[in-house]
Amino acid sequence: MTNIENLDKAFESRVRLGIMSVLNSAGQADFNTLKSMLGVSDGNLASHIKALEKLGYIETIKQFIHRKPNTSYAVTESGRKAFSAHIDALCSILKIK
Amino acid sequence: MTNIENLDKAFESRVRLGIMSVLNSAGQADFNTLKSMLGVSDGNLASHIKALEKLGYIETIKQFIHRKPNTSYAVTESGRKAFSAHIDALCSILKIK
DNA sequence: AAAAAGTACTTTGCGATGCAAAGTTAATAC
DNA sequence: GTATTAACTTTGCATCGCAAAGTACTTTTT
Repeated sequence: MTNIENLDKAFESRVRLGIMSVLNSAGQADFNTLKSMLGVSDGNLASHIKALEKLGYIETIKQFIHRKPNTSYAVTESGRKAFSAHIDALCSILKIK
Repeated sequence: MTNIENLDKAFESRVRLGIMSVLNSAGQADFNTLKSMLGVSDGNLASHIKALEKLGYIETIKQFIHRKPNTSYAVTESGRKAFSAHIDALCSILKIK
């Protein structure tokens, strides 16, 4: 089947797909790690993070490490499900796996 | 690796991804088949086709069938390569296959 | 012959998106 | 108190996606 409707609009952006992929496999990652892994500007990253957070797909973990502020992000349960469903849809469309 | 740069911008749109997927597995498909398989309006489909054609990823085959005009599309060699590279990039990012 | 319908577009208009660049806030270091 | 770092937010602009309407050509119907 070619059901492109099952693709999640939230993951059509390469940056948001990348964020989810990193967080999903690493468990969590902080702002600067994401920034350098994805090669995007801080403003751009922040806006994509905000979009994913607004959808409830990721959550923010703020803390201080060595007296410096550190913001980490992790995928929520709902985010994990949505991401997994998106990958399933992709695989079905692209006939992989 | 999380190299989102290897993703092809042309295939970030669900419609263009769908077009490529259908053409890639069916060999070729005509306008109305694509339209109904993807569930998009004719204007929308035409514009996405135009974009893929402009990139040299698909080619147009115009003919008459039962005295009716029929336009079919097929993936070009360069389109096949680009699509395959995009899928590889996706698989690498999503860690599938 | 005129009207209607089908195919494949193109054009228009508009709201949403993506991104760079600049500005902001708050804590820390010197 | 000045500078630096972290993490954003805001601004501005160019691009995108899409619906809706318009177009051109042909065939079918009346």
